[in-house]
Amino acid sequence: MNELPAKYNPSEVEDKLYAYWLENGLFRSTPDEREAYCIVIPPPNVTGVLHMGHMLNNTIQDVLVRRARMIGKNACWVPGTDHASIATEAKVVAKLKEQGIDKASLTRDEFLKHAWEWKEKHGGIILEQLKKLGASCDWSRTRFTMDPEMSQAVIDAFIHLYRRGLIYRGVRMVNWDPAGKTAVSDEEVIRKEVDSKLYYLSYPLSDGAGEVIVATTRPETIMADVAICVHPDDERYSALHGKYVLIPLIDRKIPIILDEYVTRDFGTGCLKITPAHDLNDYEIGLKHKLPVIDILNDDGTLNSAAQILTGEDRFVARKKIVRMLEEAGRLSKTEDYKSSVGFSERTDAVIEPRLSLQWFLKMEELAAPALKDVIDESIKLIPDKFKNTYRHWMENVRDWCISRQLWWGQRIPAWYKADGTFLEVGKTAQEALSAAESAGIDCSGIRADMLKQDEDVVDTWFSSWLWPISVFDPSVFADPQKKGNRDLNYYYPTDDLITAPEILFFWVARMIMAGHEFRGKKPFSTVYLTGIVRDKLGRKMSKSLGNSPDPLSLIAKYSADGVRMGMLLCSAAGNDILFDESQVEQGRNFCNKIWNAFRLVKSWQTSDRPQPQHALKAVEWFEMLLNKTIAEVADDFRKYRISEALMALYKLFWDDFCGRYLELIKPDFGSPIDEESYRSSLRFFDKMLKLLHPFMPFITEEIWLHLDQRKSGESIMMCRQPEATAFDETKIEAFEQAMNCVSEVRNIRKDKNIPHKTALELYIKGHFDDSLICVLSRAVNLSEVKRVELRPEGAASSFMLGVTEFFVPLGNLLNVEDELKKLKSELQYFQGFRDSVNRKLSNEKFVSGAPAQVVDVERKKLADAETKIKAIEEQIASLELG
RNA sequence: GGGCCUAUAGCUCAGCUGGUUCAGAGCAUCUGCCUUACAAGCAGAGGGUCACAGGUUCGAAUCCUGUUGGGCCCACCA
Repeated sequence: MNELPAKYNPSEVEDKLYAYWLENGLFRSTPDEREAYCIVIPPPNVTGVLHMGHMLNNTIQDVLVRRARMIGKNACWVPGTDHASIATEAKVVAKLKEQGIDKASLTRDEFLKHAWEWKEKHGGIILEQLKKLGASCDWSRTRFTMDPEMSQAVIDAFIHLYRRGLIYRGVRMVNWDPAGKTAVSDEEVIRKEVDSKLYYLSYPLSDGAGEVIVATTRPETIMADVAICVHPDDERYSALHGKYVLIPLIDRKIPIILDEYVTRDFGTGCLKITPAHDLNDYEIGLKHKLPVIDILNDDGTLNSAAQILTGEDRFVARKKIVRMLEEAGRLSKTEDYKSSVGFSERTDAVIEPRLSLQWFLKMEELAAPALKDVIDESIKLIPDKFKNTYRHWMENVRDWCISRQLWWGQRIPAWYKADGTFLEVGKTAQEALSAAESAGIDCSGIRADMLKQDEDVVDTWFSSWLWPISVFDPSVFADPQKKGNRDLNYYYPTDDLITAPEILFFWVARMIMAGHEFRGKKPFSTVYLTGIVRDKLGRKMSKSLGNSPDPLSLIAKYSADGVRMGMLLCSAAGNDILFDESQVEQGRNFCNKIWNAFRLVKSWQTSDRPQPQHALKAVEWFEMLLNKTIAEVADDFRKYRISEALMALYKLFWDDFCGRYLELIKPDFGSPIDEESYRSSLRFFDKMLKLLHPFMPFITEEIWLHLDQRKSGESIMMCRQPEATAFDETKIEAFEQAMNCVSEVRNIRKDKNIPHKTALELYIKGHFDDSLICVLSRAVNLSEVKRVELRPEGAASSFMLGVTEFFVPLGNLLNVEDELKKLKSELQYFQGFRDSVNRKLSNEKFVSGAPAQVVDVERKKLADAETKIKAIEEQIASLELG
């Protein structure tokens, strides 16, 4: 055995051991005859840095993978990163801006060159950080969603789905950022409540017979109006049906239409319809076959279609047009109004709803098997409360807009003719052309080099939904019938997926769809949803709030094991965790406890003296308790109750092993220990280290390596988890009773200020395992332990455990009054208890209605209470006499 | 606005198909102790009308209804 440092030095040990694991290829997995266990990592953003959410998420994954590895499975954790098109592109744009370069001044290729440079520089930092946490990923399998083969997979999938008729192009309202001149996703729109005004505008009827008052927050869009809409049942306006009005200032004639969409009691009950600049108006426009008039340029200024104020910014135009309307007598009134307005997360510009042509994926057919999997629990959600949410979303699923007006990502493989009209989809221009020709489209005079590829890229999720398949074999997407490679066939479907509930739909649901579409199989069988890491005030930890501790500093301060444990202890599945440094401190303290316990055991010299009885008993007891805990932990894992498994082990090690077992078998200072106890202690240590290893990989490995002679390359992570053997519950209980007795005697000592050196006598009346008397004596220094049939004469303090009575003769040390007070209050409690049980038992409905078993239990309770009361009364009587 | 979830000790959570002394655990707090593995420790203690109001039942933290608070998802009224 090696030299053991007096103090555990986590940072040194952790780096050393991680390197050791890597050197020996212990995280690597290749298909073999064993059962596979596989997790694919939710790929973090390639240029991101580790935050607390990652810490939690990846700790859980590592626990599951390490455990699986130790129960004999071929465990494989596939790491990788996501190109995160929007987030990364934004970062690159911002960085270029710092250098004085405007994205608009670059060509696509120039921009992508900068982006790749950025990726090379910052990419993978996050994976290095995961190593600090101890993540046992098979790094040789690291994937990036924009690796050439991975990108090809995306293109293949696109083409396949297009040919299946599931991808189409359509017009849709997108969130337009006029400052960034790009569409942004819903997630990048920040809704804020702002003070605005509601303008009441008067539209004259075209026949001169009056006017219609319309309330709007956006008077600058009147030039894009194509109708005025009222509710068909609104009697105030029934006279207007079929009439026309003139748009103020430009006098264009538009119809008054009827639609039940209108809320009668909002504003005046008249709604102006502006299809180009409002989603709902667009839909009403479609329904009533109205034209679309777009009056805005992509930078938010008015275009020539507006006829007036051309070139003015939309907000300047709003002010001006209000004045113009007022001067024209068309502004009837103005009200203050609070409305919720979308702002661009990146530029803070007010988002403009804008119509544009986008690519969509039809979801209905794909969603069906994905819904079924979760409903019939072929895929289990943990916790299952998310099932409802999932079902609701899947039953109301909308087509997925998969195009993004960005450059960083996989470019949409659609090809257009020189005049901009769409021709075909294909990997290359040539392929698209051939496809078009074979589809019978007239391509005369068109050459491949004349075709232009779509400018947009696909949504990032369109690559990550393929992840559980593409990480193994990216070549199967062109043909879902194709048998995958060996890895895919072995590892897929994977087992557990650990992720955050907020991406249940964006990612998880879509992976299930892709699994069925491209492999005809679900991608995983369990989805473990972690909570959101919040600060003490319940706020989500985020960089912008600055309330997130730096994970690496935490690791430096508390050790990776400490941080892992701190996060795990307070994280039931699906519950948010309110992070507090004290939790991590608890983790560190536990490491320290383990280390010190090991130092104690290691310090022992053995001799051939026989094993003392009390030590034998302690070993027997702990063996059983250990087995019981092993079974509990296994059960907790089956139920994915990871924090409870850890807590069970924490208590076993700290309270039972250190607090009781070691204290009992510990030889007197300077004395050697018997061989038998020593070996048992090492055996227990070994088992507990293995049980703890998935949670705290470093310290357990370090100690395990010191525990015995180890060969180079050996590791605890390759050992089997200990298995539970049968144990006798009643024996564990008997020991528990003895331990409780020890506590009681210690209390008496403390109360009466009796030093440990002064030996006491103990009399036991009733049920007690006599073989444990040696344990009592050892723990509390008893000169004599006697079994008695009757309460002993004389001054004695007493206590009861169950119905067993214990007496400690104290002579004149006994304070009779205190003792009586204690006994009387106990008496009162048990009398009250007896009465309540009695009431229950004399209730005929209970006796006849409740199951016999329950009634029997009550009878037993009553009998026990009677016994206790009798005993206490006797003791009181005896003290009062004395 | 629609839907879903949730409310147990100061904090984070267990508490299974109602029934063992059911009101629990860990942390935090308080009181003693520097007892030769560990003060990052040891020995003890206190702390809850199980959100509120009804109901079902012999019996409710547990089941039902309503109210209130918290959270999430979806849609967002010009």
